[in-house]
Amino acid sequence: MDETTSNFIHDMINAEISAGFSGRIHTRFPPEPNGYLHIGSAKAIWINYSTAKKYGGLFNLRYDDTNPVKEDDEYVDAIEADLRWLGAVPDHIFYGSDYFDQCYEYAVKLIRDGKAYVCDLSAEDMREYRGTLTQPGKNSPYRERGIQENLDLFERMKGGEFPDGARTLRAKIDMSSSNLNLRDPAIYRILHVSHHRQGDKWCIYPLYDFAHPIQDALEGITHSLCSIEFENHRPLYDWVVNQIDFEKKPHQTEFARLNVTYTIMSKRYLRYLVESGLVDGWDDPRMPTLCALRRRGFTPSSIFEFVKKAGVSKTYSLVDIGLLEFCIRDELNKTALRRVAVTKPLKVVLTNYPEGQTEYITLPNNPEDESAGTRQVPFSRELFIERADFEENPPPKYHRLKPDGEVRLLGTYFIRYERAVYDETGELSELHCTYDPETRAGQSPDGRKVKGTIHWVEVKNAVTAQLRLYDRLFTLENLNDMPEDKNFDDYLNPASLEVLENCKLEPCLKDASAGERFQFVRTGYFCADSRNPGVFNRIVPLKDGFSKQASK
RNA sequence: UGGGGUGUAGCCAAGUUGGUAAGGCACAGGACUUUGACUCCUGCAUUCGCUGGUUCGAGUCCAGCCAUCCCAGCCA
Repeated sequence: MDETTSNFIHDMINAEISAGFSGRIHTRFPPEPNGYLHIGSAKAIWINYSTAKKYGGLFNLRYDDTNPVKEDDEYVDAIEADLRWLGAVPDHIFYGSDYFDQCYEYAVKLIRDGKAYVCDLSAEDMREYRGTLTQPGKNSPYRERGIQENLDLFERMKGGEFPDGARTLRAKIDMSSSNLNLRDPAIYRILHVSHHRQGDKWCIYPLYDFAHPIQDALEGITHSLCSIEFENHRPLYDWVVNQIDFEKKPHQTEFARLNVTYTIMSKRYLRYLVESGLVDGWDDPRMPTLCALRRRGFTPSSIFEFVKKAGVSKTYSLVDIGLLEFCIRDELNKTALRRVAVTKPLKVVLTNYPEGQTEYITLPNNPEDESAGTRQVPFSRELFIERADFEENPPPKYHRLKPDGEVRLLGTYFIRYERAVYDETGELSELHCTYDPETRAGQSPDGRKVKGTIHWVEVKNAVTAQLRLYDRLFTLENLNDMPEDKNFDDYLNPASLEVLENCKLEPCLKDASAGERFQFVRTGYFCADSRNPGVFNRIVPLKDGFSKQASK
């Protein structure tokens, strides 16, 4: 992975270094284990990981698991697996919940310092006391409770004496602040719920705004890089860091999150897709999750390349999914082995080719890369070609097979149209052609040229497989455009998956192992599915030059 | 309507102390081609949300305005 790129965060760090900062840069990726990582997560991972590496620093994975009602071990395992797959291997793995003891101690310190108090207001009352965007809040009647009473109450909260929601611990800041996050935010709440790691040890849990800066400070994080919706929380982050007075104070910097056209990025909706059965699971290749992209055949490097090219800034942006497609094509064009797959077969009989004879044609595995070598593919009297490569009434500039036309079979002979054969229903059933034995090398000794080259698979040895053509998972241009009262289902494109049965593949594909990627010549990039033998997922189609040329 | 962000081409995005608009994607021409792919050339903002101001000179400084995003969870 290359860490040579630069952005405003690096500029900031460079400035800090010239101003005298000499410590080790330390970043972290802090997902809440409440869902699977997606392409948007990859941006946060990339920024935190590459920044640490660029400066020779450290990168932590920290599960931000302070809310036991939403979190689960299933997600913990998946997150780590995805991170490792991406290659952003963390230097340390921590759990926010492992700091619950310290959080508690710091909360007690805050109480002793008169900076926090136990509040008996209900959730509804607290909301009312908070005021609105334009009106200041008013102080809680419990705000001036004595320190001893607060200490006693907080300990009894911890001891399980009170039911959920009965009391909270609040930071004593400023109920009239124009930043609502500073209007005496709750920092601890009562929750009699067992935690995925802590079990029933706790019945009070710290809230994000209190726990996060503590976690960062305890781990020695220097740069807490997060997405921009936390910008309003930074004053509170700093407040906590300063009140506790950590020796080394971490600093938060925000960047814009990644949005991609046609792509759902909300965990809430992704979970809905899984739970409603609209997709097969978190790794359904139509999903924008990392495990789905992996199953579909995307590479980690293409995903990071995409994130890099999309850039890092604070501007709201909606990046074209075409950029991701470009990144994976660009990489696979250099690395993927070329193979032949006929998606909609049409049988061709070479009437002048000896019956029972088979010869072997040598094809390059990758014309872009000689070191990829060659392979032998069988050739005989009956072949499959792409149905779309024959046109009885060809449009202008049609280069493929047409009545009385001649084309080259990829890597070998020229063949000439002789006649079309129809079945009893009038459907085209096969083509009879003749081949020119002099053109085995794909060139004619008499110098005659052929405009089209089409791909083919020999009938006898062809492997039958299923090709799955995934399209983008559609919503409107942006899910944010969806009105509140609209049904989410209406925004999904039901045609987002096309399954092609009975595709004919060249023989060596019989042994394709799960996860192997190929370029099916003139068709697209495909990946052997990790769950179903004989199924290939289309990662991305090749660019279509036909329509472009035809329209000229 | 309070506060905090952000506004440079269709989509992203560089633009250090003011000196005369990088790059990528997309798109459009052309060359090449035993994948109509790839590759290779070429083109693509007299203009930086708008309006004024300062200046010999402003995307960069100043003022005002407009647009848009975030915040009223005991979620993260």
